[in-house]
Amino acid sequence: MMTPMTTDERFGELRRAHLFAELTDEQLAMLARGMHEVALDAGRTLFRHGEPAERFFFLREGLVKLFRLGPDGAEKIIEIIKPGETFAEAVMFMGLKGRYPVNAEAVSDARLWTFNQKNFVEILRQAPDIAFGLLASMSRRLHMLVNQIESLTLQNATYRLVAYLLEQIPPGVKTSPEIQLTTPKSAIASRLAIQPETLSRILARLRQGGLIEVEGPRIAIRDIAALRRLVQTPPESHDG
Amino acid sequence: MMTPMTTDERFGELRRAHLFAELTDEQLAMLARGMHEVALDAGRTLFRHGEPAERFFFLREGLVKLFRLGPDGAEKIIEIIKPGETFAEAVMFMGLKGRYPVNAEAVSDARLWTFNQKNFVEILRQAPDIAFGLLASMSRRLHMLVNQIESLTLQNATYRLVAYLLEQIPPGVKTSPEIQLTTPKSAIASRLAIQPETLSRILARLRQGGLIEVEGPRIAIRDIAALRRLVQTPPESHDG
DNA sequence: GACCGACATTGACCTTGGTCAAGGCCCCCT
DNA sequence: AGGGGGCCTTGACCAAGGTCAATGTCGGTC
Repeated sequence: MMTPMTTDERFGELRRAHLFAELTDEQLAMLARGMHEVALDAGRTLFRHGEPAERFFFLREGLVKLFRLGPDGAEKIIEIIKPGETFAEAVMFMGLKGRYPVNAEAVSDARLWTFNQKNFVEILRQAPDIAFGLLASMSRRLHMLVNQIESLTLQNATYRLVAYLLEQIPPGVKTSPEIQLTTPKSAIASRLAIQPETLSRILARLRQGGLIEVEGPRIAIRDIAALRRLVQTPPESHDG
Repeated sequence: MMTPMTTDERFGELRRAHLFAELTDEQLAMLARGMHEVALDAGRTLFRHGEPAERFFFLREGLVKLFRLGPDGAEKIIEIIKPGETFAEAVMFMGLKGRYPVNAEAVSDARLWTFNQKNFVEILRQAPDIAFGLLASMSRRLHMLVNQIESLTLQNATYRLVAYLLEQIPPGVKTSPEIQLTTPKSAIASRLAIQPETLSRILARLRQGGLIEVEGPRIAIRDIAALRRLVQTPPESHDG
C-alpha cells in the first residue's frame, strides 16, 4: 500500500532519524535502494527475542514497543519507539549470528521502512561517516540504558514516575505546562517497571498533594518546583 | 613507574581486548603512540559521573567498578571491569561534550593504559575496520545492559543471584564446579541490586537446600541441575 | 596474644509495591 | 439507548526485600 511519494519527500523523512540526518543525498539514495515498506496493524509482532537479526527499522508512523518477557509472561518495555526513530541497528554488529535481544510489537497501527543488514554494512564500508553516526546513536542508547538501570535500582517508583513526567514536558514551556500522554498508562507503567495500579496510586497521591492535575491522558503540572525537588535533580540531567 | 616491556609484549596484551584483537601490528603501533600508563591504588577514583570524557581505558591489572550514586549516596555497580577489558570507549561518540555516564573507581590496586579520544578517532578514520570492532563491542554492551534491565525488573533477587552464579562457572567444567568470588560479596550484591544482608540470606537458603556449599569466597555447586531449574533458562542464554 | 577494622551473618521489624477483586468511566457498536 | 470491552481507579491484603542492630569471623598490627 505504498502511496506515491517523491524522492525528496522520502529523503526528508529519512533525515528525521539521528542516524541518517547527516547523510548526503547520494548516500541516502544508496540506502533507499535496499529499503522496503512494511505496514503493521496494532498488536502485531515485528520480530521476537532470539530471532536472527537480518534487518533494522525506521518507524514512519505509529508506535512500536520493544520489550522482554519474563518466565511467567510478565512484560517489561525497554523502549517505546516513536515516529522518526530507528531501532535494532545495533544488533547487526553482534556478528553473523546476531539475534534480536528484545521483542518488537506495534502498539498502534504502524508503517515502517526496513533495511537489510548486509546491504547496510556494505554502505557503511563505502561511507565511513555513517559509521560514526551509528557509533553516536549507540552511545546515546547505551547512556540511556545506564540511566534506566540507575533509576530502576537507586530510585523508587515515585521518583521514576516524576522523572518521567518531567522528561515529557515540551521544551521551552515555562509556566504550568501540560503533558499529553501519547501511550496508554499501562505501557508507561511497564516502561517504569511498575504495575498499572501503582501508577494510578502515585498519580493520585501527587494530585492530592496539589502537584499535578490529571484528566485522562492530560496531565497539568501545578507545582513544577516541588516535582523537581522530589527527584532532587542530580548534577547532570537525566536525558533519555 | 613503567617496567620495561617489549613492543611485542605490549601488543600481545592489547590484543586481549575484544576491541583490539583484530588489529594489525601497524594499527596497534598507531594506537600505542597515544597511550599512557596509569597506576591507581585501591579505592581511588578514575573519573566521575558527569566529567567530560576525554579518554578511554584498557585495564591491565586489578579490578575497576563502574557505578552510579543515588541521591542518598547509595551505590549501584553497573559493571565490574576485569583485566584485559576496555571501558568508556562508547562515550567518546556522544559528541564533543561527551560526559562519563558513570563513576569509575579501583576496587583493588590497578594498572591501566589510557587513550586519548581525539587520537583514537583519528585512527578510526584511517582504519575503518576498527570502527566495526567498536560497533560490535558496543552492541555487546547494549545487549548486556538490556539483559540486566530484564533481570532487574522481571526476576527476583534469588533468580538474579543464581543466574550470576551460573555465569561464573568456568567454561568446560562439568562436574560439581567451584566458584572463586573475585570481588567482595558486597560488590556482587550491588551489581545485583540487592543488599548484602539479602545476599547472605539467599546463599544461606541455597545452602540449606543442599544446592551449594559456601566457604568464604569459595562456592561449591552441589546441584547444578536444580540451580538451572530455578532460573528456568529462557530460550536464549543470558550472557553477560 | 589482644585489639581493631572490614566484611559477613543472623534476627526482628517495617516499607514498598505487588496481587486480587470490585467497580467506574468511556467509547464504540449495533 | 443499551450493552460490551478496554482501560483506569480504588481498596484490602500480602510478600519480598530493605533497614537496623547485634554478633561473628578473619586477618593484620602493635
